[in-house]
Amino acid sequence: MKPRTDLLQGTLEMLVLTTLADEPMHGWGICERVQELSEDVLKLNHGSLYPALQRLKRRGWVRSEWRQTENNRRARYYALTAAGRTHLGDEVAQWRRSSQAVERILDLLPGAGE
Amino acid sequence: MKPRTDLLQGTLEMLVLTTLADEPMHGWGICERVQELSEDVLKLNHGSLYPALQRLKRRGWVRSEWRQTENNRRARYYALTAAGRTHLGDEVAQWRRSSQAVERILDLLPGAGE
DNA sequence: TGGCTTCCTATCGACGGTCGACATAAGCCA
DNA sequence: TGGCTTATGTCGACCGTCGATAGGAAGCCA
Repeated sequence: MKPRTDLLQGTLEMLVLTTLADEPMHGWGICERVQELSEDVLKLNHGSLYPALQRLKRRGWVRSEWRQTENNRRARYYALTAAGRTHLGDEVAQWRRSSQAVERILDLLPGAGE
Repeated sequence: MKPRTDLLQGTLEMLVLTTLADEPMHGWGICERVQELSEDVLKLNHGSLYPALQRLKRRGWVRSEWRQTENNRRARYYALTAAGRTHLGDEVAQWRRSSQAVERILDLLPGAGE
């Protein structure tokens, strides 16, 4: 397996795909969900989210359709495709490997372990 | 505490500072060390490392001096400053918070937990 | 009716970190 | 002499993220 050289980028896309794994959501909802689930540690900017959504769609990992919100507003609902689900699995596995590697290095810090 | 919006970037700098926490090293050695400690999961490119080292130096987190290698070659040895050590502590704390938040979200994935 | 707030999508320019390729030099060894 | 390893560094291109900005539609209230 080749080492990843880009370190921990692309987390945003993984997070978006993850929140869509349960059920289709619209962009606004994705933002709220991530912030809420992370207990305000993480935050998605709209200016980052929508371009990301377009990338994911272009790559076929996500599909979208206009629907009506519970609040009777029109919104684009995004849903994970089969390919997207597979890709998400790969992303998560890679992220876990990388973050564990970082953790291993951090644990060597004086005053970290024991 | 404000949520971090830049997600998991800047890991490279944290990793560099971490490897310098033990003892001063030269750039080449830092690359090798990170790759080795991470068991080839992580890899630092020279083209990313040296600019990063210059940033760290400019910010006063690292100090450098020319020295002789074990192999009798000249190399720039980088050492963590006191400010750098403090900053590293902050970075690590923030990284742990963020990665744990990501992990919490990932754990909600169907087939992840239980 | 008018105006305000909330919900929701979207784009833009700027910024900055990373990448891969390239240049350079010095020591080692055959 | 030539080639390999160690070592530092630069460069242009790319791309994701950011913060600001725009705008539309529904709901609320006076």
